Amino acid sequence: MAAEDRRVRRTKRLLRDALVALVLERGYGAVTVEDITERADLSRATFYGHYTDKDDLFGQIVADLIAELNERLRPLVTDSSAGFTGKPVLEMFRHAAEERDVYRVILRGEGDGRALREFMDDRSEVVARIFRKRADAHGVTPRIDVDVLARAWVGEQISVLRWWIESDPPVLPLEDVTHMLLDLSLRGRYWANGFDGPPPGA
Amino acid sequence: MAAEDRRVRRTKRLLRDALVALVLERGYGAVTVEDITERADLSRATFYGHYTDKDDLFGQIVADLIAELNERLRPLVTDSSAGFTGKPVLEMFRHAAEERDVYRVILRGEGDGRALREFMDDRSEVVARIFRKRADAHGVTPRIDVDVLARAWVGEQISVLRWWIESDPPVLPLEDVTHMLLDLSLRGRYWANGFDGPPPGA
DNA sequence: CTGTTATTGGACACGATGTATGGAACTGGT
DNA sequence: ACCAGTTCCATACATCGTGTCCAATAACAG
Repeated sequence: MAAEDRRVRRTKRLLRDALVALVLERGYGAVTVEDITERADLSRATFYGHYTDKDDLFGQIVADLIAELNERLRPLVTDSSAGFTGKPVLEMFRHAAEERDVYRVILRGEGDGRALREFMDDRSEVVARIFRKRADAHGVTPRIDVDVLARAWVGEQISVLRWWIESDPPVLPLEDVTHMLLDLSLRGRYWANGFDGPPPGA
Repeated sequence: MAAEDRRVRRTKRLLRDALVALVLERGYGAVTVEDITERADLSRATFYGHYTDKDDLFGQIVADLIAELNERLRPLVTDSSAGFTGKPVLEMFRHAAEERDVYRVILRGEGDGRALREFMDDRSEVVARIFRKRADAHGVTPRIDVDVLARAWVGEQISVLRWWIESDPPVLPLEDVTHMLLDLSLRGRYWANGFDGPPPGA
């Protein structure tokens, strides 16, 4: 037997697309299972043949996206004991641009925020691990708690990403936003805005 | 006539507390109006006498909280054309510690994230306004787009705040987290972790 | 004490959920 | 081209939560 019946693939894709589109239009809470199957041109019974409920479908969409992102990011961070390149940020923004609709749904916190929490917690964990590893490699203890560091960095990224991905038409090119983000994160606002002054040590 | 009947105040307070408690236990989507009135020991009909639905009640809770926060922050930022003190951050964390449960509900993104979006958008707007004002006062144009700056800064705050407010028992004292946050935001990671190196200009 | 307002329990129609059919349509492999 | 296996479909059903309405009762402010 093949990995999966063609009908099944088709059905799942249709349901996925329908949910995402409808959530963008009306918001997660206002979308019913019947709405989804109607939009996908499928029977309601078919839905329950694949998923237990709306949350189940959404959960799988999110899990798939997170897995796909991590897959694309893996090769960029394995050799990351060296300096900070910012390639992962760029790649995440690229991924978001490609999967714009799903990202918008997730970053809006639809579905009682479970998806967004999962997404951010996942990223925070990965980033914290990298920070710890790098600190070890350099034999230093970060002046600021690594968890705070990671949470703050991920918070910056996601917050700006949401703002950027929601803007239509795009206010800034991909490369510019990520560059600003990176610059800001590394050098801080002292150097970024022109009125908080230079850092004490400079 | 008095501002509000004592019964009304009591009812609203009970409904408010019941909703918050239940959302923390089961998640927003799993809470019904009947759950709320049962927990509050009130009739379901009474609920509909005050609110149109669950979202309405939650919306008012959130609006009240945002208004209260802005009220507490106002005196700290009016004279903010001068340097960056960080007092507002400290005050927000204090407020969050006092209203821990409501903050947890909001920051988790319950209610399809509407509350969290409102909260962050409100803060981002306020912060962006301050940044612009300060840039004008100093006659400089920030090197980084003010909107990006504001979104990033608020993202940092909220992300760390959620992590901090969810930790039980508290991992760090109030003053320490806010100090780290401020330090990190102003001077950037170059100075904060010990391995990304010093900024180019220093 | 009195007129006003809030709360109550019950009833109602409606829409969405999740489950269960048997038959029709499609699939992958021979 | 055919067949066995599966997926999809239309339909029906019991259940639950919603939002509205009502008349009776209780609590309020002045």
